[in-house]
Amino acid sequence: MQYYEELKNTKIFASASEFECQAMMFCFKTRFKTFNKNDSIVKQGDPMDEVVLILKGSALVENVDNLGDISILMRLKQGHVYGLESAYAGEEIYKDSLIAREKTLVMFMNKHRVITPCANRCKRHDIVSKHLMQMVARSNIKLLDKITHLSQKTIRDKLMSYLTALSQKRGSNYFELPYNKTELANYLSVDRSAMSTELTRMKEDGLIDFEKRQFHLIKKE
Amino acid sequence: MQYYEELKNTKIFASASEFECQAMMFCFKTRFKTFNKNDSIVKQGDPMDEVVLILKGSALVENVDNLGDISILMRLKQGHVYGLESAYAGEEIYKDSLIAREKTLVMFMNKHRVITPCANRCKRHDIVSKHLMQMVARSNIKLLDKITHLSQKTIRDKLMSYLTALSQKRGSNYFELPYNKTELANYLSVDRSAMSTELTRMKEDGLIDFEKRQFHLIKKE
DNA sequence: TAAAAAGTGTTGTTTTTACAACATATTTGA
DNA sequence: TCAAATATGTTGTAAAAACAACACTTTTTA
Repeated sequence: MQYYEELKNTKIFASASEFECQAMMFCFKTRFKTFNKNDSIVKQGDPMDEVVLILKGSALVENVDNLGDISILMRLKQGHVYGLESAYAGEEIYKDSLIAREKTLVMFMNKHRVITPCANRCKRHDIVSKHLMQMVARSNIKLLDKITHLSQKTIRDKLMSYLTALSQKRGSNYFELPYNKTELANYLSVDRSAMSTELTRMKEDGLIDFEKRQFHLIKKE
Repeated sequence: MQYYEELKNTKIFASASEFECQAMMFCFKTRFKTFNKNDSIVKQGDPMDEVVLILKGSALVENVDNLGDISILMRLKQGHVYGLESAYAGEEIYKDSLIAREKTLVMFMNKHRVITPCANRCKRHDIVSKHLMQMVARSNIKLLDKITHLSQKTIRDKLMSYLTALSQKRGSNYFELPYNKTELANYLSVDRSAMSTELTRMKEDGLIDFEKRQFHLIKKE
């Protein structure tokens, strides 16, 4: 079965046999597609019939507001899902665009099939449902984290909030950013050049050190 | 059965019979408590064993960051749940405080019981699970909305983003704020007095009109 | 691999914000 | 109901951010 390896690498399908995967793929009406860098996987405003599972590569969730400003909501990696919350909440259109950040393989699943328990209530389905629930919950936590960062008053505070959280997540004071600087500025909704200036100042003040995407959060005594 | 009326008024239990409610209350190890205004229903940092369902009244989800700044994450009304995402995501402590905004009756439910399907898979349980899933999904959407507002550059843009969304939600250009001005400033993470000034300026510019909590969003032609 | 595109850091200027300190209005509770 | 607490609006000032324009570096791709 094609893509079985990739499916096994996601948490959702990790414990499923090839036979079970095949059954669920039929049930979820899946289709697969590979996107190149900067391709739109889904477009904000388009009718939403499917949810997206990233099998390989990564993508950015981007939102364009009324004023035309682009804001990066988050970054999705292998095993992450997009559109699930909207599907459960009954949204009819995609609220964001999903942009491939590199060559990216995704699986589309019919949203109705995903959120409705299947007629023959197989155990497998329950396990998948539970995983999906967990993903939505985790996404919630991520959004709360982002809100914490955005709620800080100054750019420096926003950066410290973000970097501290990232450092804790990675379990080390040395870590690599998942974004480049331009993307980070978008994520934090601050002016890129102002952020660049502030990063330099924080380095001078001995709060952090960095080189490209490699960061070191200096513990204060 | 005590509190049956209140339970019926929530979406989660709306279609359940008194007998079913009683069964689930036993299953979820529920307990009930009434809080007075400004009481902490749960405290940020405390170990989390239960999730909270608001039966009557309302509460604010407040978060205190490392720097001691308070930020209001959202407002919960009758039928809303707090702590579900954290429970599903496996968090061990409450990430926020829940403050009663008025006299408020809540039901606590054991988090393990809520997120684990019960042994005798009754239909009722499935329905409740589905509702809970929907609540988490809706909460996700709310957080995304808040992020949209917070991502705006100026206070005016933040206000317009918020007021426009609220107006659309209410389906009218005339609507009432769910927050007082101080709370709104916290929600939008801006200085209260600066926001007050900006509101006055927006009124002068003919963008909006307001009186206390009553707002009118003036359509531009 | 060379040209084009995208990303990065710096600077000065303008705009916006936070902050502090008030006066006044409104709400709440004893 | 009246005093205390809370909320609201205003002003001036200091701090911070956005913006614009630029040089330079790195990455991408034809």
